[in-house]
Amino acid sequence: MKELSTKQSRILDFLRQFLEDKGYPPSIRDIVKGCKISSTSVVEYNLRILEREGYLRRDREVSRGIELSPRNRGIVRVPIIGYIAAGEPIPVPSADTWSALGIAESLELTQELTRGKEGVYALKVKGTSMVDALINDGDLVLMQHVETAENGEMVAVWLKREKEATLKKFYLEPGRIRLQPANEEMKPIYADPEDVEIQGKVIGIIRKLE
Amino acid sequence: MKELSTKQSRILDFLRQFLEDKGYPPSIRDIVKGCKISSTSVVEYNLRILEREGYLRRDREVSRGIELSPRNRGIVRVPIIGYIAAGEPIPVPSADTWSALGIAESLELTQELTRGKEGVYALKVKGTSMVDALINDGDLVLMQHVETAENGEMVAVWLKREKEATLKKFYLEPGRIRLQPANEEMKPIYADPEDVEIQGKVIGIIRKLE
DNA sequence: CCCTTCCTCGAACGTTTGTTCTAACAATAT
DNA sequence: ATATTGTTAGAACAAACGTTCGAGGAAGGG
Repeated sequence: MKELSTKQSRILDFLRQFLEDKGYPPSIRDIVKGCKISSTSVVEYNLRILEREGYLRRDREVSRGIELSPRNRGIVRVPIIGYIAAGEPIPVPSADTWSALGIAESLELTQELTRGKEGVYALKVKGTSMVDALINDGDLVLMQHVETAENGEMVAVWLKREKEATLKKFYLEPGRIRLQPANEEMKPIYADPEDVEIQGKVIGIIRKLE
Repeated sequence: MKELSTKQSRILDFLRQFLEDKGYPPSIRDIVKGCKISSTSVVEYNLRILEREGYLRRDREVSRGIELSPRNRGIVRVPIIGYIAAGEPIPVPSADTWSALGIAESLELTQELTRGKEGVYALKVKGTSMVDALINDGDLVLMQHVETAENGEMVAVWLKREKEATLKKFYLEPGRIRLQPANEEMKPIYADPEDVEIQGKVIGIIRKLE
């Protein structure tokens, strides 16, 4: 997939917005106005490219015959890139993971859950080692790829020395890091900052039952 | 909201299908063909009614300017009808609750979570009394309205004698009901069938963080 | 410099499409 | 029977719309 020109991303953004607002796609002349383009044929030209690159599908000769690819709608497809378990390293998304599309399982969510965040992925919980985070075997953990964390955020950390993966609330204290289980009744653990490797931020939990 | 004529529901179904298939709404003449209606003005006439009754919104003079109400799309709007807490009765949806639209909070989900089930609603958890079900304060419990439960299903029950609401896995045993916490390490409780009032089935948990 | 490629512009054409109007039919109430 | 209301039918119109074409600008490579 080639890089998109600024004009093309603007058109794509406009399409998304228009579709969300009005519930139907814009006409070519709507795009002309909305993106401050000077001619219908310029839009035609760029739509042709966007279609070739797979961002949308068009029905010829049909007014407003534009269908956005699913990932461009209000619905987001989140890849389930692997499992998270106590004794195993936490999978981290890489360029590879994203390009290897289709193969992995995925999850369809509304923006309501992801809140439009970039770099969102999901991990499936294996085992009951996360019960202190009120997370069960089989739960889906919605993650955002981050390098650092703010105090109070729930993060996935890899404890190097203990060789252990865990989900805890993160608090940076003088000289140490406090990792607090979500279950307030349980005691926090303290770790050397050197020992803590932040693998991502937890932005949601989804548990499907029955 | 009045009853819809068969023609009107057919148009609504066609709209849904068309929108799902093509990603954009049908023209009036598409509806004529798709619903085997003889004239555009008949469609116009019925669309006007559907709009008046709140099933869709139309933009005049705009081709394909039809927007289906959210509940008619692939995205489901689930009402959050109340709170669930240890000592309080569990809210149960009634005809009232459904018709009192707009007032209550709601949640937008994909069919992925609701799996097309009917009578789905959500409750917000108040307090930490459900930690034994691995459910935290603030979590959203996705419920389906049912009268009876199958063994192994997670249900919301009201224990009459104890005056307590709880979420447990349901097992009917000879002469008693076993209510098993989701956290396998915890002991089940046993209850008299007379004492147990099933208020709904739990089909999912959603926890939004940060 | 010329040539190619990518992109822009404006206009024109032929359909598609929403709208409107009149007439008529059916069901129901007066 | 007459009036009223709800619904259908077909035609015609004007506007909206996708498409196409020729010309030309901008950028880069030879």
